[in-house]
Amino acid sequence: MAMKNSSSQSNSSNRSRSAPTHPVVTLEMVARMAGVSPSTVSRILNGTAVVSAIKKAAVEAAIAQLGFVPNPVARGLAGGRTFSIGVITQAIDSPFYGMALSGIEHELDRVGYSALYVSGEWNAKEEAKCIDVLRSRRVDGIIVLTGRLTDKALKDCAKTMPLVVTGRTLKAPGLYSLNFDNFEGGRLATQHLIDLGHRRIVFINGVVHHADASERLRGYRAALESAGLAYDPDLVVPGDFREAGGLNAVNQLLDRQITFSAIFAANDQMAFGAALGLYRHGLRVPDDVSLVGFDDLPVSMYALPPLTSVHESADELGGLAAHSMLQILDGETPTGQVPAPFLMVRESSKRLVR
Amino acid sequence: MAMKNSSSQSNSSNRSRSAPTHPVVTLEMVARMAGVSPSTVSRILNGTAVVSAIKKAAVEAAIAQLGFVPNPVARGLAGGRTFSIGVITQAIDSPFYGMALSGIEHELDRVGYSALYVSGEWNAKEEAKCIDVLRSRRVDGIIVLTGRLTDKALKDCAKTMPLVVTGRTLKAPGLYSLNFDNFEGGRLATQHLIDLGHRRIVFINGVVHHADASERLRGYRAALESAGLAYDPDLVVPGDFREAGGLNAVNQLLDRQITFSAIFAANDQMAFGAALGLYRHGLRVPDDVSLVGFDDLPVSMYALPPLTSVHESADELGGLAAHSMLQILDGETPTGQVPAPFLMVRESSKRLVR
DNA sequence: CTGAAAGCGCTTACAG
DNA sequence: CTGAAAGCGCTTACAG
Repeated sequence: MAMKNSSSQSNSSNRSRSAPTHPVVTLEMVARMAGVSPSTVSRILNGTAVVSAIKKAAVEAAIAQLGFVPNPVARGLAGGRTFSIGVITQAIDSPFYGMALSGIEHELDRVGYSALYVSGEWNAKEEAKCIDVLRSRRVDGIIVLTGRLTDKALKDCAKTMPLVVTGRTLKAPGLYSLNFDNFEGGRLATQHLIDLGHRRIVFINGVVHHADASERLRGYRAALESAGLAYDPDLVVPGDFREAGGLNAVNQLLDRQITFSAIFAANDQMAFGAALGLYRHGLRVPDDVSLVGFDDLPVSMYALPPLTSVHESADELGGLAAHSMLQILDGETPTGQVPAPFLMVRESSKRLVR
Repeated sequence: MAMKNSSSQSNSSNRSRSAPTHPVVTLEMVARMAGVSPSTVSRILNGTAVVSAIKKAAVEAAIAQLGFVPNPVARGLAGGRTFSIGVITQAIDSPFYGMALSGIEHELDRVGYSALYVSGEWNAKEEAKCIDVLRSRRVDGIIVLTGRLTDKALKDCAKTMPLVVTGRTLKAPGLYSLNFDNFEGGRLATQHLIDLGHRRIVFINGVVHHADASERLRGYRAALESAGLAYDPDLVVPGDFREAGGLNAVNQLLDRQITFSAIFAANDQMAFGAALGLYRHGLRVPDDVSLVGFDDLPVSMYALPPLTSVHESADELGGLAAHSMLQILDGETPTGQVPAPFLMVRESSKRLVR
């Protein structure tokens, strides 16, 4: 009778790769089998109109029997919707963004959407290119994970397609922003160190002009201020959100003979680098120097010693971003909020003894 | 004169999200401007036929002036090529696979291809679903990063679309495999520990039936054997390629009072977990226990102490996989080979003193 | 509630 | 070397 797909290996000499000879079921075949018009099948598929129960049942039976899967490419051309969402990340291999992507993927997967990830490589110019690429791919919307595009660029983009952006607070038509409270996180981390008796607290900065980084720095300064501690520019060193940046920062500090008893790194990766720098100089965490990170990566609880860090749930953030996008696409107004930051205290921070 | 795209913010009341009102340039407009037929523009775009220099110049001028970008969705429908490659990864947020994805992205980006990443979640069933999703998305080919699909399933899939698979050696039409020498890597790591005088060497396994893991185990056994050391099943403990697995493994070992002086973990993430387990029990790396990992993740040089590990360049592997796919799509036969493994000796392994 | 028809933006035999 | 025409597989006004 009916041949099964994969076992119907004909011995025809199809060497050509340009014409995939896979048995493909089209909507038209479904229509014919169900005895209705293609329009009706399409409407049932999209829930676009009320269809009589009899026809609906017939169509659904045909779909099941034929194993029909609508072709998203054709849907994209005809209907203008590709059921795909573009995601602009800074680097696909970053542990933090990797988790966010994972959260997005899971959320999108449930409703048959696909994600298109492109990496902005930490600079606005690349990010702008990403938008062009995604636009040309006709994605239905774009999720921008932080990044350094200007608010204006984002707003302009939102005029032509739905946007969800994380890492900043922005109001504009067609745009929903999801902001993690980086300021509060920075404040919490610093306050924790102050509470432990530290006075000379280093801040290792993130990528310059990256909103996340500057907000964390603001939090650091606010905590110092409210404790009546003077802000010392010598204690704030540049970083890059990567391990190497943390290592460099510590080397620099030690070279310049700056004294300090604690370090707050703007992310965990830099904290790891800083830890190595201290280790190389024979300084122990937390006995000689307390160390606090930001992000609370899954791996941070396996650091030696386990790292105290501001918890930020990247996969939850990603899921929320994806969910918000889906809501916008459904004509709803997203209302989701990012959970508040909290400090995960582990063993890398300790009361200052002198 | 000509208005610039982004500044032409008309004040029309376009609230509807279903009809993106972005000024879109079509091939037909290019054709009209250049005074040729759409067919000719298409041919120039695809290098599909020889076209007179004059027309070519005219078309190229029109493309530049209009800022035309071909619509991949339409190309996909009409030509059967979507200029996108599916990538099946185990988990998009895994550090190792993240690097591979990054390598793929960079390679594909250079030629205007996009990648569609889907996560197999470490099981064959999910991976099979991934193939379905990618097929329905009409990708031009699929890159399978390791995974647990059977050779047969892979070969069947290759009958309908080009496949590049890593993590195994397989020959079939339409399929190219890129295998990292996991056996040799496992052998190198174990031999290193043997050379340092270790006799009781633990092996922390990866995901069961995962080819990478079993090959590394084979290497471990081969090294023992060639050194005349007996294989002790007590020393081989299950793992999962994640930090938690390494931690569990060490806890288990210590609970069962198994004696050992060295650990070879089937990947770096498990080595981190193992390190924490040892730390919790007051055992020091490398003074009490030597530790060797596998993958040599970028972060491993920042572990405390920096981790000795078998170097495997995931981004290079990804780039190679993408390049091979592109070659297949161009009708060429890929010949790229994965670089041989080597051991990156750092500070977590040390001569056994007794 | 449902069809026939046009069209989305390209590519590709088919004819010159 | 180049055009006119058909078609890829859907969706969506437009008419009943």
